[in-house]
Amino acid sequence: MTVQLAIRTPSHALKARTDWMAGQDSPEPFRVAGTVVHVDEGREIFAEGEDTDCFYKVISGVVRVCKFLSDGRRQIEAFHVAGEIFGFELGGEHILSAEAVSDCTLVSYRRRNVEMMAQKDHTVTRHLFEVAMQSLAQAQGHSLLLGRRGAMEKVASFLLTWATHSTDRHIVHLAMTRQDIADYLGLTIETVSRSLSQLERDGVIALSSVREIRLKNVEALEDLAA
Amino acid sequence: MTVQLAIRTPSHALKARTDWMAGQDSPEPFRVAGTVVHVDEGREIFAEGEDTDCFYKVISGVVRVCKFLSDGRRQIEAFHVAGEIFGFELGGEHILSAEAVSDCTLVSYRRRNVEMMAQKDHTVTRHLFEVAMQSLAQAQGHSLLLGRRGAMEKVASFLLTWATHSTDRHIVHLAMTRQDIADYLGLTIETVSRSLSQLERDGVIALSSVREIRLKNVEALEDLAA
DNA sequence: CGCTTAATTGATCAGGGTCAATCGTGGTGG
DNA sequence: CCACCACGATTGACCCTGATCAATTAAGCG
Repeated sequence: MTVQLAIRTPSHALKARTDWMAGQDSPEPFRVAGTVVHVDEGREIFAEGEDTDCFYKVISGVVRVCKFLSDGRRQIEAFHVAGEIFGFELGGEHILSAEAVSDCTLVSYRRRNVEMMAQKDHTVTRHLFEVAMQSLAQAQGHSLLLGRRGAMEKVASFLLTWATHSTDRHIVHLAMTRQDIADYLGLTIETVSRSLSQLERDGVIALSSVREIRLKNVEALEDLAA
Repeated sequence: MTVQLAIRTPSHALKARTDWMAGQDSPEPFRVAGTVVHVDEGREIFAEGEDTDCFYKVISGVVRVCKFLSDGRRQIEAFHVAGEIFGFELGGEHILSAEAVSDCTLVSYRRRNVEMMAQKDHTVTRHLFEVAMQSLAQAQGHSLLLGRRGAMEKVASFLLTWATHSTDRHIVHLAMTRQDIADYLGLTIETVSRSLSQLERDGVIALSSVREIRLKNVEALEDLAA
């Protein structure tokens, strides 16, 4: 067994990374400990302060992981799609909470079981490491996005990121509301809306429906995302 | 051996976490592979795009890890102090660059060597995992900070975070320039300066010297940090 | 002591936040 | 089937925070 420090997958293509869990030299290590659960749209999966008994893998649907600030503001740390793992935290209790953006199917893993498995099978430890590194890359990418000044830059980046999750990379289906996007980008709902309208006026995108966006000029978007 | 998923150390107290590398059940696993290097203030440690041959541990001094955007803006992802590990990335080449904020003493580890050690000694894999989790917590904290709206909130949080690195938690010695702070918080140098001046006018802090700040009213700062 | 670079302060401007009204859309029940 | 309702999204008007531009001050350092 070799520790694979070199993982060349770009951070925005997490979905495609599911393979490492099913690959030849690394069979799905958590499956035996996992329980399939369904969560309805809008429902909470875990809350800030709860014990970190479990972590989860998304089978289908979209999950948001977020923090509620004292004054009511909400900050979304990440959206998670099929294949991604979330709720995997350092301390004994969750620092963040998680909710279903759409109806979701998840696998829930008992941390205790996985810890025990890690004792017997060190490839599990390695997988925990890889999951942590994936999350790290994602979190760093998010910081970079938030640090970016312009609202346009943020929105353009967001669309490009989500285009990679689509089958057709010119059609972006957004599972989340404008409010979710705003809270993810550190903007207001109005600014997100205005930015999208502006992009449509400029002929860069087309808002087929509220949740369905056609990317008409990906290059222009990439320029805007800087 | 047990995989320690439960690490209760708060993310802002990374410095104090050096112990896990020297503790009884986890002797310093990288030391044998490490080389001590000195880096002068302002010097580059590695650049974006370089091969990720090495990663580093800070012995003394402060390091900034950052990204340069196409238009010249700079975004600082993190500052690293004694005991912390950085330059530990997913891909084959660095996404971020690193520079010495002050004169630094570092230990450089060849990734190849550590990979080989991980084959023989699985506690190394575990340590890689723990380092990744620490970095993750730090990156998430940073996202939260950047997402927060007010300039004051950001500056207050920043000061409180750095107070934990001081021996006397009422005296904060800043190794970095205002520009560094600005690039870390996603603000301009002027806004950082004005925020500090405002805090001083309000009697919350005292600017003993440019780089030395006395926290006169920690509680007020905590309120501002929200 | 003057030179250079960082930091502070001031004046002005603009991007995005806030408040408020309107529009769409999907769901429900008559 | 359609009218109504509720909620999300869009759009507009205005304001405020923080960016920008510019000048001054302070702090190393040869």
